[in-house]
Amino acid sequence: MRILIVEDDSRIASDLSAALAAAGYVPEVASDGEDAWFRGDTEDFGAVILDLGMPLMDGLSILRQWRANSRDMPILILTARGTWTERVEGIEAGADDYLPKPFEMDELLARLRAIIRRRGGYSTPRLAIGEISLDPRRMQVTRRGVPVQLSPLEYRLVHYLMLNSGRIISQQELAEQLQGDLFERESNAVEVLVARVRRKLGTTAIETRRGYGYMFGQETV
Amino acid sequence: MRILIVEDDSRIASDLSAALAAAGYVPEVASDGEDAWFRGDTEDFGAVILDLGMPLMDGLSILRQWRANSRDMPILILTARGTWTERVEGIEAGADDYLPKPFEMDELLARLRAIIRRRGGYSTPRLAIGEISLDPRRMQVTRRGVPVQLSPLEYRLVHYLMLNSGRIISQQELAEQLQGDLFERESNAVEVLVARVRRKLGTTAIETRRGYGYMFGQETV
DNA sequence: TGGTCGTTGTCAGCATTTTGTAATCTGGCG
DNA sequence: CGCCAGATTACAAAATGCTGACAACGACCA
Repeated sequence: MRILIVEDDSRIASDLSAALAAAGYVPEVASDGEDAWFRGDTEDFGAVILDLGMPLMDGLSILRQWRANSRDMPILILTARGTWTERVEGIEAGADDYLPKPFEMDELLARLRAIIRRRGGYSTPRLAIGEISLDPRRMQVTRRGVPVQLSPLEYRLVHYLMLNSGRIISQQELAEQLQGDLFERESNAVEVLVARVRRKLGTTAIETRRGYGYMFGQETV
Repeated sequence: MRILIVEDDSRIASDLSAALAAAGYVPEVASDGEDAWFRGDTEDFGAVILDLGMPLMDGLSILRQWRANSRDMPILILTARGTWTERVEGIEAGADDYLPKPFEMDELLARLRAIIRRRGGYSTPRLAIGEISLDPRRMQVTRRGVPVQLSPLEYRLVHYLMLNSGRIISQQELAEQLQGDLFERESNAVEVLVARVRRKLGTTAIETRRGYGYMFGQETV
């Protein structure tokens, strides 16, 4: 899962980045407010860690603008000035949790997990498209009612495609969502992954749009 | 199951903590209102024991804010000033039950069990899934009617998995729930624990979802 | 005090599954 | 034809989970 780290102190940023990577996330750093705002507004992240004390553009303003644009990813704010009022202000601006600096990395990870879980974990509904359905609670995919055994990565692929069914998803986008920008265009990992899923869900489940990407469901016929 | 104790009197807090631990819960203490509010707001607890007479932030306010944020864990309030009006106020603010100080530890435990059970929605205190059943009152697990001897930690594992049967529980989540503090992926303590329980309850009782976690019961059909 | 027992975490080795890479195929199209 | 995006296959590397052995620790009891 991609996490956007908005932090101007490069040492803290790299520490955070390392810890998140070790915890299995895919961290990306934005070191100034403008960059942060743009990326949070246009890209998809599983969560954002936002330092309030930033040059160029205040963290709180960024937060408010995101929320105004109905960007609803979970957000954990950091600040050196651990005052009660600022904390409340942050929460009111739409943050999900707050952590005063300095902080323990373990605590940060725990809180991050908590807000992600709270956001996504429980209320997610069942997805059903065509003969495939997906139960996020059990992380179980079934085809015509028959359970299909998927590996973690395969599951994430199907989940993402189903969440975005009817839209064309480029290989680039898939790769980013699944792994971060770990592998470039010279690898065919995505193609292999898609092939594996097709073998399990049937070749028609995922449609190829040559030169553009993949699409789930919506058989054009 | 994690229980948040919000209590500024350290002696009471530690007594409570000990009693809850002995009863098989995982107690955590917050000694001031601010801390309490945040943890209750951001972390998951099975229940909260909330003292109304707190410095910095009034217990009732904390309670109202939690409820306003749709935090719906069961809450048992304590107060030294056992007045009728305050009790009503507490219930109206969203508490589940009320206990005047001083109190008997046994009564507290009974009421705590009651509100947890009421919240969990199962009318029978007994949990039964497949050939395994669990009696929380006696902390006794049986398999096909035969009592099984479990260590405290093993019991807590089974309890938590049964309360959440049909949902996938990650190793992370298990570790947090069972220990209160988190230990990293460099330890395989959870795996060892699961193996030990399986030896006692049968290998099929706990299903492994590779890469995701564990799930109780709910054979893949 | 010392011994025994049960509990729980750690470690190392093993088996299995998952995933990336490379090599080779396929089918449409200019 | 020859090219190209994508499909398929096979293989190797990495991740993940299981197991048995062992050690640390505390409770309990002579």
